[in-house]
Amino acid sequence: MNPKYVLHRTVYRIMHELTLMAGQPFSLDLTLSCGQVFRWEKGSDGWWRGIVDNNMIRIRQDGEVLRFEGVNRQFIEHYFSLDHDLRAITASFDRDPFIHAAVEQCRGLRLIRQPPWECLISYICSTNSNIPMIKKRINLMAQAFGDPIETDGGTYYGFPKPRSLVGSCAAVLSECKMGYRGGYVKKTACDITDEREWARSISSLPSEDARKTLMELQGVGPKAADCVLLFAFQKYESFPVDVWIRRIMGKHYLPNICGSTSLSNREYDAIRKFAKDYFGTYCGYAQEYLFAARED
DNA sequence: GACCAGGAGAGAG
DNA sequence: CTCTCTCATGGT
Repeated sequence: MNPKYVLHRTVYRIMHELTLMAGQPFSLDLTLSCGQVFRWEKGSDGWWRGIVDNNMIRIRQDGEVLRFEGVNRQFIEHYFSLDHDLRAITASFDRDPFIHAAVEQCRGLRLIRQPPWECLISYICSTNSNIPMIKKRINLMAQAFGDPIETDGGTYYGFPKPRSLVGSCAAVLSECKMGYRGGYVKKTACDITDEREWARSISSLPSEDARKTLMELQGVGPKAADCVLLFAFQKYESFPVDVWIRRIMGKHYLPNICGSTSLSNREYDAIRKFAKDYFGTYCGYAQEYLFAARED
């Protein structure tokens, strides 16, 4: 065998180690399994494997120590929001027994800083679906349109760039089990040819303006826009309302507002307004604790 | 088959 | 502006 070929194919990966700061809780399991990201899986060996943009990352937690490869230390600290004072954040909305129980149950859950383009398309793919289906869809789309990433553990696929999705035909997208969302993805890819410039323009806007601008994209309604603002643009006052959050809010906070029919825009706004007033500027964090602690 | 899932667009009123 | 109907897909 040609040694040069082997060298080219074998990606040199450095194992990094990071010790968490005392008093700043972090749970890798809760953070990756709570449903905010869709491209991570935990192996039976205790290692999480995930693809973020065009990076294949392996990471595990042993107590206060994180071991990882595929990206550097700064990436991990930023991606998992290890710079957040989590105790101060949860304390800011820990104001009744119900949310307190969710905070206790999900101690160490942190919001991830997702790449904006990837987050946007992921949540366009998420509408009216359950989490396993969303994961399947996104992985099929990455296999069909993403850049291959060669590792010693096999071939993975990066998240598709806008250009790759623009050239896609409807038949291929339908093979990705996209359903009616395929057209939304393609249209959005056509509108956002430069993902970095698009992200810059959104992040330069005040939250409500950014929200309205996001909702001009095909397939992006109030829920998807709020998820993108919260997960990709660090707008922690966003409060995405899905069927689960609506149920929880109806049962524990707004019994006279939350109905049982389909969620109207008016009710959506009433819920998120209450949440912002009640939980405060970090209500998006509160939302994630409520969602993670939900009982199916 | 009905019903549901991290909903949103189109059309009617 | 607000309500209702419809939209693929897979799992229960």
